[in-house]
Amino acid sequence: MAMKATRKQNYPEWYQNVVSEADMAENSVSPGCMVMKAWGYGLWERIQRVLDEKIKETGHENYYFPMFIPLSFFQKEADHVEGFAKEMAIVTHSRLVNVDGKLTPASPLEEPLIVRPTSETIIADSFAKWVKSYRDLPILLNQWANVVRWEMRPRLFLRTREFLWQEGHTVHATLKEAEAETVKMLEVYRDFSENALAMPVLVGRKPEHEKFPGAIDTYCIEAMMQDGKALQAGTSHFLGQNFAKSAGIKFTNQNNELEYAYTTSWGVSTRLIGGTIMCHADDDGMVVPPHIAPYQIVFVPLIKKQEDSEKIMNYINNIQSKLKVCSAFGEKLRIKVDTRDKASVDKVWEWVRKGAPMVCEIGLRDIENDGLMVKERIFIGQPEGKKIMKTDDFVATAGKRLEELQRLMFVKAKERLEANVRTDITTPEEFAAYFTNSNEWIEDGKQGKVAFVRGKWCADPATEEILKSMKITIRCIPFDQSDTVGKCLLTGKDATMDVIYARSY
RNA sequence: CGGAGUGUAGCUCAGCCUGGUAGAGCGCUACGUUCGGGACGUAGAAGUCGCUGGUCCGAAUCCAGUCACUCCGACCA
Repeated sequence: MAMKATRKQNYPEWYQNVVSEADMAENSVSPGCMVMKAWGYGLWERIQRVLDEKIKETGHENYYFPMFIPLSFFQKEADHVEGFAKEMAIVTHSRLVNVDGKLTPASPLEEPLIVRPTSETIIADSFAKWVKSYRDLPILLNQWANVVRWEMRPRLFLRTREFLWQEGHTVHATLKEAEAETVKMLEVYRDFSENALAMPVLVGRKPEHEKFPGAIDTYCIEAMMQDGKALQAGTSHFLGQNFAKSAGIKFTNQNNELEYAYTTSWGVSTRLIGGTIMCHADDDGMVVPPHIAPYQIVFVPLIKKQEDSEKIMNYINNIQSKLKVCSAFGEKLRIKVDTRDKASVDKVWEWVRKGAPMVCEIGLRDIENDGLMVKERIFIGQPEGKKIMKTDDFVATAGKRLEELQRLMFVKAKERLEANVRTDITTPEEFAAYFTNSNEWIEDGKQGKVAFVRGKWCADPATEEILKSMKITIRCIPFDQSDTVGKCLLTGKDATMDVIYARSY
């Protein structure tokens, strides 16, 4: 076990160990912010690349809007400002002057600027300028950006004051079309999460009190972490005419009538990296899904005597050039040869902790046999964790094998999710008893304590207090409703709506 | 912003109660033996004891203030 704390011993400590041992990120001197290092930012670059393609395939184009938003913009939408007011970073001055040796803000701004916590307001303002006729619609745009929310309790990747994300914003002529867009992008997220990150999710709609501030409806994908807590991995909002009305996005329709447009917004953030860690990493460190691994195959030369160095490096270079024509997930393989002047064993274990999908060790013995030794990350710690292969066999199968490893990761996570959504809890008493002691580690696989409860909810606003006191949240109202009648798990009243109850991050 | 705790070498910490030359392990550097499941030996480099002030012949240690961080609450992509 490479981690100081195992998942069972102390899950939050384990998480921090994984992030630091895999050298993905660290806390910055700037409070609440993180420094993303090569391996962590590399994951984000892969996420960007794969997701950006999907966003473009669905007809969206990338724009860029300012990071500073005039304060007054937030006053236009009442729910929106209320939702974000408590976590705004505000720019009030434009220069510093030296007062008795102390740098002091000077030149107050006429109107304070908000560092964007999200861009609905400023983008809506542009939409209002751009939209005149139904012929201008729809506008489908996306932006990759950083945003700032003044969080009080930051955690690397999961909740930092500044984070990176993409935010899509669209305007439509009809309610129906905007709703369809919202659902379509949720599906893009589901597909991305499950296929690129190998992270299975539940899809559904947020209850009233969990909606995005200013939205009519918020849809979400929810993932289950290995400790059984839920992580909101992505959201897609149907904003109705709320922002259109506050920003004046009006257009002339085909009947020459002026009407307000309908908008949507949707986003995923660097939190996905935190989710990927808590979904796949183990007690030896990170496990990166091959599809988004910055390097899928890492070669570590085992050089015992300096005079063997050239021979071994030539051998590796030869394998590398053979792999150049190979692909996985429709892309060329990403390969790293670790030539650093360090002990080979240390390098191997460093890549294990980073979670590189395959590590190949190459020594003189391999050259004699025209082969190599492959360690597959997901099997580290198990007998099948390493195997000796002929070079040609490896080259012929590497791409397919990476795709297979990705599939195995998804299947394992999917089984864990499915095995840990309980549906047999039907009364408030059982429900309360269950969650009183359920903050425990979930056994890998099937046996352990479950973490999500699928059951009825009466939607009475008074239930919010009950949820709060139990530290439970309603993660979503799943799309696949059973349409049966049962007892609300909070009040015992008759209810038909199925919801997912869980602890959450 | 409430409650608790911690600041000493790159990291993890001991020393503080009872004031008197700055310590350990890991890591790092060099050399040697090792090397395919995470080595070992020898030698070495490395610290304004968070910061400011006070008490004292003398402060990492006592006192006051201050800053930062961590954990628990409220908030959250």
